[in-house]
Amino acid sequence: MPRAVRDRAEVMPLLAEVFREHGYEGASLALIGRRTGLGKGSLYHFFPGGKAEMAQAALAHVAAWFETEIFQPLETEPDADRAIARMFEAVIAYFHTGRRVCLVGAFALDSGRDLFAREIAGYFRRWIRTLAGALQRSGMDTAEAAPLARAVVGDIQGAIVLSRALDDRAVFTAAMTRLRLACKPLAPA
Amino acid sequence: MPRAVRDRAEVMPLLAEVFREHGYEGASLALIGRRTGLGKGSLYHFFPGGKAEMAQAALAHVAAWFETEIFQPLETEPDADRAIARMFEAVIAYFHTGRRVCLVGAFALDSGRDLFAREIAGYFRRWIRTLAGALQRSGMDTAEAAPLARAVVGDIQGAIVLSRALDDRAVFTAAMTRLRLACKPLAPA
DNA sequence: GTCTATAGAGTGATAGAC
DNA sequence: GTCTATCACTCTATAGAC
Repeated sequence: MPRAVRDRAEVMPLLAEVFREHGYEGASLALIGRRTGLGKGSLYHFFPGGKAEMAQAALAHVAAWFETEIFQPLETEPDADRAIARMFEAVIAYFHTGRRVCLVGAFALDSGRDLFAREIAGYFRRWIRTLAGALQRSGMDTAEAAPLARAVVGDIQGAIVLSRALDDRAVFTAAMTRLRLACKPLAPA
Repeated sequence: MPRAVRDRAEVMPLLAEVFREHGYEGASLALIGRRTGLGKGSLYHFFPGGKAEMAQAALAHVAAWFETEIFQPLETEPDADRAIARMFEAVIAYFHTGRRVCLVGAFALDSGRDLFAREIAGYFRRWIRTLAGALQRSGMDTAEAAPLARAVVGDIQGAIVLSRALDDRAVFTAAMTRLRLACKPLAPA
């Protein structure tokens, strides 16, 4: 007998977290079932494509969060400096000061890269493009904004790797402070 | 009949490569056996501790390479600027211009982190310490050298993630050029 | 009845350990 | 090669809402 009716959307954050913590190969269906509280029947009902579809959905869920919380604010917020400042706040909160891995970055290193190359590239490209746009609107040269955006997005990934490797949140916060400064070189009087 | 007698050292590069490409969970014994050309019997003869010992040995193999090719030159080369320049050359070559993943960084994100936390942290700490030392010897302030070294080592990891994610070697080379400049801010007249 | 969400026994294949 | 455990996955059987 079915206990509580749940829908796919409700399970997505839990699903994303399992893949984040264990990687694509490491996330077994048994583990996924345990963590989501769903039996195999429900899992395959929601994701007929099996594990690959679950990972795809997890990636899409993460991408959707960044789309509304990071990318669109970078594009639409009239005050570009403020938008960039908020991006850093959101990033620090989202990655739990470096303790939480970036699912997309982890998949980029993992064997998951081959399966989800398109989604992975799209996520980073969109981040770089929207950040570069905001940097330009804040007064930076076009020729300068794009490389800086690429550097910042890459360096955030590096900060996650290093702060996890050293098990030291200060490594992450120090990196964010540095990158924040790099994004407004003209600001201080 | 045993064909060619091999020793453990001979298979280490192959072993490291398998873990690099597939992660800890993704590297199955069947795959390891295929890639190393070793049967399960030989594998367990060389690594009685099983897969965990194989991964440990792969990590140690990588660490040993960096020790002689990167860390010790950073410490002993009289010309510190030259040592740093050589570090970047070696890094670019080792990571195949960003196409090859850093085994230690990948394990830091992976579930392998829990098993090999000590080795992972040691590798990065040593890299940061030796680079900071070289930066100081090249004339940089003590207070400046350590944070810069941490940033550079982290950013290299980020460059690997991003260049793999975008499947674009130029992302890696651009990052290396930027970091190289950051390491000699006083140089040009 | 149909549709959706559930549980879980059971499939063959393959995992890692020895 | 042999072992057991576990893998991803299939399938049947449920329950309730409409």
